[in-house]
Amino acid sequence: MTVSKELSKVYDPKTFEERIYQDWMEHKCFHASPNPKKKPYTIVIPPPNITGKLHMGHALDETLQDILIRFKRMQGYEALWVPGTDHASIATEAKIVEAMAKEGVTKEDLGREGFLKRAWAWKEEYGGTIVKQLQKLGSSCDWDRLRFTLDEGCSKAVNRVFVNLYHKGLIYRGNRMVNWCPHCNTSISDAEVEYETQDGHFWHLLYPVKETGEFLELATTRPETMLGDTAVAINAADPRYTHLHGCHVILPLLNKEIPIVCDDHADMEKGTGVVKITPAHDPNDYEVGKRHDLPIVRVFTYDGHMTGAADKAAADELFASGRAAAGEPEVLDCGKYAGMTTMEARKAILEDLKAGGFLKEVESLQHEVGTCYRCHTTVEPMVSKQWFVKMEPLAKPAIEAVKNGETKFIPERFDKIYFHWMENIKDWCISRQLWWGHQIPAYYCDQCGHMEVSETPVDTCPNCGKPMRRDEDTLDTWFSSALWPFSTLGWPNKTPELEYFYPTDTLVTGYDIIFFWVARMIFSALEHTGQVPFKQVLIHGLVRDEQGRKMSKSLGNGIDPLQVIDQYGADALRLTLVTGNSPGNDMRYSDDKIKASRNFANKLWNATRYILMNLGEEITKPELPEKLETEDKWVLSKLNTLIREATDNLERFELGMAVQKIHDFIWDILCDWYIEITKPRMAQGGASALGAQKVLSYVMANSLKLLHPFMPYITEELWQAVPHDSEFIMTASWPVADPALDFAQEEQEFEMVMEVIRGIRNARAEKNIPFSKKAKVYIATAQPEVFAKSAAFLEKLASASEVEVGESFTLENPVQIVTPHATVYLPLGDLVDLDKERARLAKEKEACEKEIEFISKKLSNENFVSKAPTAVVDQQRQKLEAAKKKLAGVEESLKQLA
RNA sequence: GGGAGUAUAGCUCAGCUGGGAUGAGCAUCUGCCUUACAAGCAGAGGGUCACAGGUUCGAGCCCUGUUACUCCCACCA
Repeated sequence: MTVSKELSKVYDPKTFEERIYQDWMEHKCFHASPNPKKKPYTIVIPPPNITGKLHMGHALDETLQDILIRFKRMQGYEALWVPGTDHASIATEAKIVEAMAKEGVTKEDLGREGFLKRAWAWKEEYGGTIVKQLQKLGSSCDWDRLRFTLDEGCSKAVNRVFVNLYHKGLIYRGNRMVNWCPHCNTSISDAEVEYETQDGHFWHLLYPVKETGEFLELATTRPETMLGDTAVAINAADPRYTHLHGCHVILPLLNKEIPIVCDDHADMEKGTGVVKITPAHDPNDYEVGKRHDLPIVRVFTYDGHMTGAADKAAADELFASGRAAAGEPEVLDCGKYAGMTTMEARKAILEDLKAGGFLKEVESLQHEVGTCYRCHTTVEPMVSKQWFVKMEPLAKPAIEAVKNGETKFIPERFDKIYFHWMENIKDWCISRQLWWGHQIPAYYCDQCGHMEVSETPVDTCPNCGKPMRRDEDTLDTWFSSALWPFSTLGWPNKTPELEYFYPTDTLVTGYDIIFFWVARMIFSALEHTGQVPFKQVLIHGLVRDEQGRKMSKSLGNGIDPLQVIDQYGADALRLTLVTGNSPGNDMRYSDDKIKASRNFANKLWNATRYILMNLGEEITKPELPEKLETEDKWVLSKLNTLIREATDNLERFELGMAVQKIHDFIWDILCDWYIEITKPRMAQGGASALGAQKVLSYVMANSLKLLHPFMPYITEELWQAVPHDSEFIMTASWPVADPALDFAQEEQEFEMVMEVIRGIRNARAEKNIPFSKKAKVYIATAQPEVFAKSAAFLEKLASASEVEVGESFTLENPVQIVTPHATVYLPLGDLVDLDKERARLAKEKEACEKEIEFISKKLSNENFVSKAPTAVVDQQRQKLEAAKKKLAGVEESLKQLA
C-alpha cells in the first residue's frame, strides 16, 4: 500500500474507500481458516434476498457485524464472517413471473425446467448486486466462502435434514388447515400471515330449521363460505336452543340439510350464540368438524375463485380411485357462482340471500384480517394436503438452550418473546406450491400409492416397479435458512471448518425475524448438530425516518444507503448507525446525524494532517520518548482509561457506548487539548518538540486502532500515513492498556492547569474580550510547582501575554478567578467593573457554601458514612475539601476587593 | 384479550444491574478566520429525568399503580 504523507485539506472519502477495499481484498485480509494457534470467532451473515437492494436495515445489520468481527480480528481471534444470499422463494419467483408477464409468458408456458433455467439466469445476472453493495459498506466478510441457500452444499443439507426428520416422524404429510395466499398461489406458514385491521361487515343470516320451521339467526364476516357450511353449532348449555338439539337447518341457496351440533366453540355470550360451521375454510370450524365428523366441503379454488364442475369432477375422481388421503376435502360445484372470485361471489350470494329473505341485517365492524406478508392479499384458510414439521419435540430443547444460557439474547427481554412463541408453536407448514426453491425429496407411485422420501432420486417404485413421480412442491425459504449457521460451514460433511468455527459466536439481526429465522435456527441446530448455532443473538431495532416512521416503499420515505455513502462516505454512514444505538431499540436516521459523523471524520483527518505536518523524519513507528512531560502523561493515562473502557463496552456488545467514548477522546482530549498544547512545544523545537511528536504519533496510532472497527476506511487511510508498525490497521493488534502508563498523579496535576485555563477563558468570554487581546496572568497557589511550566499553555490557550506564579499577589483591581488549587489574577484595567466582580464573587461564595453545606450534611449522616461504599464516601470528602479550599480563596478575593 | 417497549434539554437520543444530571450531538445566543480543521475554536442559556405512591442513608435507575405513544402475539363467528 502506498504511503501518502500528503493529505488533502478536506476529508474526501471517495478518493480512497474503494482503493482500500481492493487492497484488503488483494491481501486476503478478510480470509479466515481453521488455525489451531488461535481462538475462532464466527459470525454468519443474515443472508439478504437475492432480489434485494441494500436498505438502511441491512446497513445497520452489516455495520454491527463488521464492528464485532473487526474488533475480534484485531484482538487476535481467527475471525470468520461467512457471507451469503438467500434464494427467497416467493419473492424471487414473484419477481420473475412479473418480468415474464411483461413479455406475455407464463410459468406454465415455460414449464418447470424452462422456468428454473430462467430463474437461475436471473440470479446470475442480479444476484450479485447485493453483494457488491455490502462490500461498499466495508464489510469484511470472507468472500471466498460466499454461499447461497440454493447452492449444492446447502441443498444437500436441506435434503439430509428433510429425510432425517421424516424418518424420525418429525416431518409428515397430510390434509390440514393451512393459510392460503390466492395471489401467490401457495400455502404459507402461520408466521407468514400478517394481521391487518380492516373495515368489514357482520352479515346476519337466517337459516330455517327443518324440524320447527323457525329461523336461526347467525352472523358471519365471510358469507361466501356459506356454500361450504356442513353444520350449525350451538352451545349445549344454551337454554335458548335446548329444543333444537338433534335438529337440522336447511342451508339457504343450496337447500341442503345440515345438522345442528352442540359444541363449546359456540359461545352463548356472543351474538345469538349460533355459529355456522365451514370446516374447509375456517380453522375453528375445521376443529369443530373434526369433533363431529362433519364433511369438509371446499368451495374455493386455490387461486381464489369459486369451485365449479371441473373441480368437483377432479375431486370425485380422486375419491373414486381410492387414493384420497385422510381428511381430503370434498368439492362443491358452486353452480351459478362457479368461477367467480370470492369477492364477486360474496356480492352475488348476498344479493340472493337478501332476495330469499335470509339476510336479516348488516352491521359494520373493524376486525383483524390475515394477509400474506409478501403481497398483503387476504389469506384464505383452506384445507389442503401439505408437508409439516412437527414442532413440539423440536421446540422443547430449543427453549431449554435459551433457559440455561447456552444461547443468550441481547438484550435479555427478547427471551420472553422467544419463549412465548416457542411454547405456543404449532406445526410448521413447509411445502410451497412454487418452483423456485428446494424441491421436496419425496417420490410417489401413482400405481400402488407407495411413497419414498430419499436424498437420492427414486425413479422406480420399490414396491411395484412402476415409475415414481417427484413431489412438485418446494420448501419454505426459511427451511433452508434455518440450517444456515452449519450448512455454510459444510454440514452434513464433517469439514475442518465445521469442526473449528462451529458453533458460531454471535448472530446479529433485527427483532422482526426472531420467529422466522432465529428460533428456527436454534431448534434445527440442536436437532441436527446437537449444539446451539450461536452463543449470543444481538438484536437491533429498525432504522426509521426522521419522523420516526418505518421506511417503506409505499411511503417512499426510504433513504438509500448507497446514496449516503456516495455523498458522505461509508464511514460516516457507519458511525451514524452505531452512535447512540442501543440493542433492541429502534433509531431514527437523520441528515443532521450523518453530517455530524462526516464532520468527525473531517476532524480526525485534519488532526492527522497536523501531526504529519509536524512529524520529525526520525519517527518511523509509534514509540514513546524517554522523557514524558506532565501533559504527555495526562494524555497517555487518559488513553489507557479509554482502552479499558472501550474494550469492555465492545465485549459487552455496548457498541454505541464504545464509539461514543472513542469519539469523545479523539475530539476533546486529543484534538481540543493535547494537540493545542503541543503547539508551543512544536514552535520551540528540540527534544521537547520531538517528544510531543512521538506522543502524538503514539496516541493517534492507538486512537485509529480503537476507531477502526467503526470507521474502517478512514482509519486505514490515516494509518498508512502516520508512523505505523503493521502493514494494515485492520490486521494490527487491538490496543491493550499499559499499567506503566497510568499516571494518576500527573492526571490530577494537569487537570489543575486545565481548571485555570477554563476559568480564564470563562472570565474573558463574559467580558467579551477578543482572543487577540492578551493579558498578563498571575497565579497565586500553594502548589507553584504544578503551574511552573504552564506559562506556554496559558499563553496559547488562555491568551496570556505573560505568566507569573507565586504564593500571593497584590494588584490594582484585578479580575480574580478562584479554583480549589489556585487563584488567578487578571489585571484587565478599565474592563473591570468592580461592582460586578464583587457580585460575581459573592455568588460564587454562596455556591461554595451551599455545596459545603450539602456535602457536610451528607457526611454527618451516620447511615451514609457507614452504609455507602468507602469509595463514594471518600469521593464526597475530597469534594468537600476542594469546596472548602475554593471558599477560602473566594473569601480572600472578596477581602481584597473590599 | 394477552405480552413487550418507550416517556430524560427546543429536537434526536445516551446514562454502564441505585451515589449530587460537568450528559452528547443538533438547534439557539455571544465572541473568535488563535497558520490541522469555519465540516472549525472558545463560551452561554436551556431539564420538577411522564404522573402518584413505596423501598433505601441515597432513586432517572428497584417495586406498585396511573397516563400517553409504539410494537408484537391471539381462532372470536
